[in-house]
Amino acid sequence: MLISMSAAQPARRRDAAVTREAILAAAVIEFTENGYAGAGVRQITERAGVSAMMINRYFGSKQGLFAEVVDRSFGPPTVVGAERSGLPRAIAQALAENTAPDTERLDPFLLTLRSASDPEAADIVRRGIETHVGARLAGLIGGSEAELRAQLGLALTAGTWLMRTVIGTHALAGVDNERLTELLAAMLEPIAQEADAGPAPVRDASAG
Amino acid sequence: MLISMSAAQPARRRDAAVTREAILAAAVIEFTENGYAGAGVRQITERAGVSAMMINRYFGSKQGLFAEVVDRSFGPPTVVGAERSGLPRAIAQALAENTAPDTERLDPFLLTLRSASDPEAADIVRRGIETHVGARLAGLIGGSEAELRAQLGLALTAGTWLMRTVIGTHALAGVDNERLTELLAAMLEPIAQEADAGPAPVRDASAG
DNA sequence: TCAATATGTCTACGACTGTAGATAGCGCGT
DNA sequence: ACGCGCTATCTACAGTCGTAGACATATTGA
Repeated sequence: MLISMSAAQPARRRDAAVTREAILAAAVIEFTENGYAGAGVRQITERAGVSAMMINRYFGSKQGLFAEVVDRSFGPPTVVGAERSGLPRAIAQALAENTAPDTERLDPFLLTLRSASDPEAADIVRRGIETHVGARLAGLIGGSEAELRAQLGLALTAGTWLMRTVIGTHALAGVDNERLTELLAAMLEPIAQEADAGPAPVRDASAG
Repeated sequence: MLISMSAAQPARRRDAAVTREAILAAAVIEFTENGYAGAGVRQITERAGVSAMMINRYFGSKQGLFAEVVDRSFGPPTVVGAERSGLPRAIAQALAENTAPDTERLDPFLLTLRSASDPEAADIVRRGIETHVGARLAGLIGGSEAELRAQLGLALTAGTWLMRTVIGTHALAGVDNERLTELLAAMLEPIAQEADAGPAPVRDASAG
């Protein structure tokens, strides 16, 4: 009790880097759960334990903050590397597990779904998808039309997230995970294979 | 010029049914293009050519209006009937055509995508999907797990709408429609077929 | 130790939201 | 033809939004 004021807030030490990080972390949560328009600056900063104006100080505006959130959210690989042949099943399994009920994860697809409709956020989201997830998955798939086929996979992924988690239809919410994995894998199979008879150049597919 | 006042507004005749219909039609457009939260009551009623309070008069509230819009939007069949065997290709083709760039149609999937994230609209959207599209497609597909497989088809459909129209990624926006149809049909094929060896009861699949 | 500066808060503004209540005026049955 | 009632508008309210500017305080270099 000599130095610290025990009650109320912990009275966090003034540190720009720490505060910036706290806001960013809070924003990932709020934007993912409520979407770009649904998450207010006061809501975000309250979670971070700072004042609302800190967003404008550190990120210029709400849009600036959102852009950094998208970059961070899409940064780490969503589906870790897998063998080229077993890729559909690996993706399907991860998808089924992550979208299971009561598994509210901070998935970038949730961020995408809940923010894409907002015109202020649409461009930012598109750039994030194309440069991060799309390119990575295209590298994993490889072959001709890799990007197109990758984005069809993303379409199924996003749609599954939408139906199962955001909307929450009964049939998809109550299905057995293994059965769902089978069906999803079957749907992903056609786009994982080279369509034309052209030779598939084996890329190393480092990260995923 | 004897009766009608030619200038300014057409000075619509006072008719409750006509006004209600005008609001409903305008709301379908606005909600589909901007989502539930993005479409304001003043915006909707301005398009309908009436005052903002008319929404509360005829629909109780913005939510009430949205519920009717969902019902109407999901009412007519999205994909007209097709032979059971050619169903994947029919769906794929319709999907590819409807999501083509510069084809801003008033599709219920757009309404869904842009409104599902809003907590006030989520329940209404879910009920609309389950009772209308889901049930209809499940009837078309038939067999065991019809509802589950139908909703996986809806997931791919919604995801394609999202990626191609709402987000607008380059790879999906610039692809040839026939090629896209092929890929989508291939992805839909697995869920159109009966998985188990169980006999598929042939339902008449009247509407679709 | 003291002051310059980085850091954070407070207040407030203008624009917007959905909606309640009171008021005006056209249409139809009589 | 007239007045009642339905139809539509106007004004206003309480709330939220993002953010600008002025102010307070902790931190750190000299």
